[in-house]
Amino acid sequence: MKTAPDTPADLSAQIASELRDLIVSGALIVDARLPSEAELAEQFDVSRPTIREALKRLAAQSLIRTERGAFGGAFVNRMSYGEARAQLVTTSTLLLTMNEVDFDTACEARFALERACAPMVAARRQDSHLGVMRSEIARQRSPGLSDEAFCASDVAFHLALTDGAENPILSYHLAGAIEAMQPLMNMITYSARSRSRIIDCHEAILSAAEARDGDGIDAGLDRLQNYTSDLAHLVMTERAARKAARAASPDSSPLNQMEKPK
Amino acid sequence: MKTAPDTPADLSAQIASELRDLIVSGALIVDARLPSEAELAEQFDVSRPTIREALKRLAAQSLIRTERGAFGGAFVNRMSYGEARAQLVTTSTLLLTMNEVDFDTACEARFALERACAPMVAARRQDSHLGVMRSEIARQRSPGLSDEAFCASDVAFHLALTDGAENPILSYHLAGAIEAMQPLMNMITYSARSRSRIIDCHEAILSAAEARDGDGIDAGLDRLQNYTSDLAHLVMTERAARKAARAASPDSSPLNQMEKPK
DNA sequence: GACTTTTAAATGTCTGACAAATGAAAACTG
DNA sequence: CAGTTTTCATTTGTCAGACATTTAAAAGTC
Repeated sequence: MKTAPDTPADLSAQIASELRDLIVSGALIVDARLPSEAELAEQFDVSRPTIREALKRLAAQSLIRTERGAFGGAFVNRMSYGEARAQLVTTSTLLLTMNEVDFDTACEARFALERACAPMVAARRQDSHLGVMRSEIARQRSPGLSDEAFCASDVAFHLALTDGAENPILSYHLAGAIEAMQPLMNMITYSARSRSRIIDCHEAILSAAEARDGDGIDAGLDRLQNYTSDLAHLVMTERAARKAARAASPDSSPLNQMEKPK
Repeated sequence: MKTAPDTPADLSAQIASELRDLIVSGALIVDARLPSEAELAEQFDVSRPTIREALKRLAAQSLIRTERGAFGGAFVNRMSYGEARAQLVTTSTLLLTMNEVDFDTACEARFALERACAPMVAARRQDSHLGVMRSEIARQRSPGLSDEAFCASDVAFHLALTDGAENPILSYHLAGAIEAMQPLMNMITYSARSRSRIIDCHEAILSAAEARDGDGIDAGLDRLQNYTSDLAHLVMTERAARKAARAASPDSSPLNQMEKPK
């Protein structure tokens, strides 16, 4: 199933791809030094700028790092959790915002993944996790909180919950699912009443986590998913109504809709 | 906690970061055309090669695409599922292989996420999904199958299962979790007996999916996780024993040299 | 009007050069 | 000789300019 590109890719893309394969396959191990740009240019029979573009592509994916100076060069980079997470969040966010993914689909996926943490959270959560969740709930109660700040705190709460599973790989994947939803969540206006209901869910989840009650966490997340979904529907019908009301105005706003593609 | 870089980043990295923010924030919408390289060079007051390196960084993350010719240029790229998936798999794979993540942690995360699909698969799976799963099980029964091919078929089986949830966002996340495990799974040697047991699990999962039995899928995945974990432990202890037995032999592995193309 | 040619704009690539950083070796000093 | 300073080679970062290639619109031709 090899790619037979109709239009042969750029040289820098081809070279980046070859080097990427060497790294992913393990032929080049962590901290291994790649040949200098001049040597690579000679080996691949291209000019140095072309090699540099290839290396920048790899650097953008955190596959290599470069050091200047005498014994510097390009080195295979150890993929850190932080870098991996940043990549994942960027990619997931754009996947959601650019593809008219309907809110329910994204929401369902996110909460399904989050519920997967429940049993482990119940078994392993530490006081530190509960502490973060508690303080985020307190923040969410602040009267003057903007919708964006409320959402950010919501994300922090859920990340703390998933961290409670004490599985960094799971936390990594969940960060992608949860943080990527933030732009979509930010489109919702949270009234005092809706905030209160969300906080109720958070408290139920926190209590269940304290009691090491996996099913309770699950139930709390389920309630939260349903309510979030309802809220989003409300916002969308409201928005659609407003739009229909002034259908004459040439509203060419490029805002991404959250509508179902099917 | 804003960027206070101890070592100021490269110009191309800074510029790439600025443009990336514009895209992620939505200031540049899908298919929007960026200024030409010459214009960008003038705007940022840098040379064209520097701008090009910045653009290549963005291209490597599938944030932009470039088209040649008059009225060509760099355009904001719609993040497709395929591109997002490829990015995710690369990142996740390297995260696992470069960080000495222990097998149980990765395995636990992967199966936890996969179990999250079970209820949705039970509710929505189509005959096409069952068909793929069935044919992959058949392939896994082939006598001459290499360990790598067996693993690949295993991955295909599980991807078909998760696709059964009929939620593309969920499939995207699961692809990252499942495919990233393949290098780790490839380190295991699958005896005829162990293959048989794995296939048993697959059949149990398939039957449960046919019967729309979510708990059955869950149970099958749980069994599979336990058995996979046991297998991995066996391989590890075996390998450790072999290594200890011939601790004196100076196995000088031939270093991976970069081969010259062309 | 349909087809062909021209042309302008843009990316892809190359050459050559210089600046800046960096660590190692050489030179120097006490 | 020990310790410090200087020099220096290597490598990445950046720039300027040029040419090749691609592409679609514009102009020209029948």
